[in-house]
Amino acid sequence: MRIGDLAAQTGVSVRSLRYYEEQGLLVSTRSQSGQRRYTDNEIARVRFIQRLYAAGLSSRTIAELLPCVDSPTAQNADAAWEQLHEERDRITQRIDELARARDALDKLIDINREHRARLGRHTDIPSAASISR
Amino acid sequence: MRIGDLAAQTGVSVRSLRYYEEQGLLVSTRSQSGQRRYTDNEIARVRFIQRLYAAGLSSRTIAELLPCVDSPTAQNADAAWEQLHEERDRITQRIDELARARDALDKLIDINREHRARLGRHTDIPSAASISR
DNA sequence: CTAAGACCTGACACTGACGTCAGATGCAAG
DNA sequence: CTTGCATCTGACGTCAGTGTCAGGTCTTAG
Repeated sequence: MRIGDLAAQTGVSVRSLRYYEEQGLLVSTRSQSGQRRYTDNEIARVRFIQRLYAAGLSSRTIAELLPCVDSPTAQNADAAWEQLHEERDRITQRIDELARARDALDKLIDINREHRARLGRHTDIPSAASISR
Repeated sequence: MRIGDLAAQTGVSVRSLRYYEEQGLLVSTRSQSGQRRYTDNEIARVRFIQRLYAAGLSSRTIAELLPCVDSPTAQNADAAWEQLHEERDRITQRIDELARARDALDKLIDINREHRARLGRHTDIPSAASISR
């Protein structure tokens, strides 16, 4: 599998894939001419990396975590343990933060709805309270 | 109130306050010498801005939303209505994304715990399942 | 064989919310 | 008055992930 194929499969740009390799998140074998070759395993790996990126982990953090996934040993298992929990807590904290921000936005929406009502607007969009959490 | 006081009250750097003004998020009266003066109202305003930043809104988006908060009129109420909902949906989407990422991390934590168990580690940190969502 | 397109490395550009520095001015205390 | 800290403007630096370009090589279809 060549880099363009992997990019197509994962929806990640070729540039990003090369960047991931540069950061030590991804490995590739090379053909004689130096072109990167990947196996199907890398598809899941790239998706996994993307998921961690989406969680706000930096490439450095991901790079520290991945060895534990790849070949868990006593050392990196211990080292990863704390970090995994740290990152998990960070995500939970971030979710709470976003929920609070959403509440603030809901207040704005309420205020706005009242204004619109006073101005004779018809609310044809579901009310804030009815939107799924 | 001078800019340093506002910074102290809100925990936001002086630099950021000037940046907010530059972006049209914050206004200040000026003394004859040109120094910024704020009222107590700005404290809440800055905290509110921070909250929207925390929600991932850009300064441009915030700048578009704030007029509706300050002096709601028919025009900006209508304009803000859709955007408010868009941003709310974005936040909800982001929260879901983070929750999925956290699930992925939980899987890693489980794998890690098993390895540690096999290696005779004692799990003295609450298990992933017991951590509050 | 040849042309087109994929790939290579290396480098610079960009975004956004700031940090930081320089050089000048303001202001309050001793 | 002076000393020292706060403030001013303007400009450049940062970070991280990615876009993009240049100039060259590889591969594959016709």
